[in-house]
Amino acid sequence: MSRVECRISDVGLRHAVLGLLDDEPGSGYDLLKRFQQAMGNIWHATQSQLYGELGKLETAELIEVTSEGPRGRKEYAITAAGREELRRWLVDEKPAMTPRNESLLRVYFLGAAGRDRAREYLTWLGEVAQARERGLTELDESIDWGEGDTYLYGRLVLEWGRRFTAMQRGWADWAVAQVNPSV
Amino acid sequence: MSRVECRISDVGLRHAVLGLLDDEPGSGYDLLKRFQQAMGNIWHATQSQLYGELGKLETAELIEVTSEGPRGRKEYAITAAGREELRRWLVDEKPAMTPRNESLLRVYFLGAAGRDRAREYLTWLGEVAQARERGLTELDESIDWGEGDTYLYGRLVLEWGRRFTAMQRGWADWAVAQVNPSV
DNA sequence: TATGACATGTAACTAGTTACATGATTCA
DNA sequence: TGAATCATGTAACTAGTTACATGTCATA
Repeated sequence: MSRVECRISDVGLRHAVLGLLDDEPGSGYDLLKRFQQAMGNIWHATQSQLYGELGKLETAELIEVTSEGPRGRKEYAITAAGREELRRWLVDEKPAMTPRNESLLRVYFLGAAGRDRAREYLTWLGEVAQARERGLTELDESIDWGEGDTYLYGRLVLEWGRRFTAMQRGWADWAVAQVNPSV
Repeated sequence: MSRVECRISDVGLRHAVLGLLDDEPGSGYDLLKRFQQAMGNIWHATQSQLYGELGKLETAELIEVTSEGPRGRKEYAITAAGREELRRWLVDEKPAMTPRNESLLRVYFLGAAGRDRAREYLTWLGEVAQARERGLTELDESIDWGEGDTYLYGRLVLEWGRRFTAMQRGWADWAVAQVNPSV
């Protein structure tokens, strides 16, 4: 009855920011780089979206400015309320999993482009997958994972990426052969 | 110089609608069902978004109303210009492939939820994948693919779904074991 | 006659993108 | 001193979601 609930929308970016800041405080600029690197295969954010979200999260007191540096740099850290919200999202909220796969959408309609273009596209998809696979393997080898479980979940995600790209490459090879059946 | 170019934004839904109508004319209601069925694992659209898009595509003369039925039903078909736009999208435009994977985003931050919840979540991901895998296999068996290449690209997409869900299931099993290492 | 499937639409919102705009600091 | 990097922000837009609103037709 008297409980006032601050409703936070179930959006990826918001919780991605909370998660990254939970891991380690940082500025908008820092986070942008972390999005490009660590989250590159998982979630995308533009600079403009990030700064907007940081503002909203600060207003909602889920994060706070912990220090200000040169060039107007503001370092944010997650608050107790933010940590609670992150936990709530992970525990209580059912993942949305809205499918939105442009690569496959194109495959579905490839008939309208002709066989040559279809093969070309599928070949390209395989190449992209292979390149990403190589990138992930290099990333894996470049990281000192240490002993314990410090990077446990990061490793799970990396392994997922590896399996995904391997799958995609294998499928693309097979698909190209399907479109070009020894005719 | 004098060339007037009708700029159509590079959005999934628009081209998904064109592709579906290229395949076979239909009403908004028809398309909504086709989105849920054929496109279920590839692209999501709400009813409201669909009708809006149909209106815009009609204004742009990429589709047209070919007949009106009972209950205000309007059947749309793709026009020559629409077919050309579909081809252009497939041939000229580079896929965006903006990553946005909520499942994996959660895995990345699972440390904030505790091991029990982590195992629970990963197990659930595996189960969802397995169920989808079964669904796709059933779908495959229920379809009369005929002889030739009529359903070539549809089969490629279905096979992708099968490989993807199999990968996800295998990964989830492995991941659960990683979080619960015989301690 | 009432239920369920068919069928279309609008309003208000949230999320995400693109382009612009500004300025500080470091270092070659 | 000029280029690269660091650093933040706004305005105008497009895309997508949720909730509402309306009405028809078949059939049990």
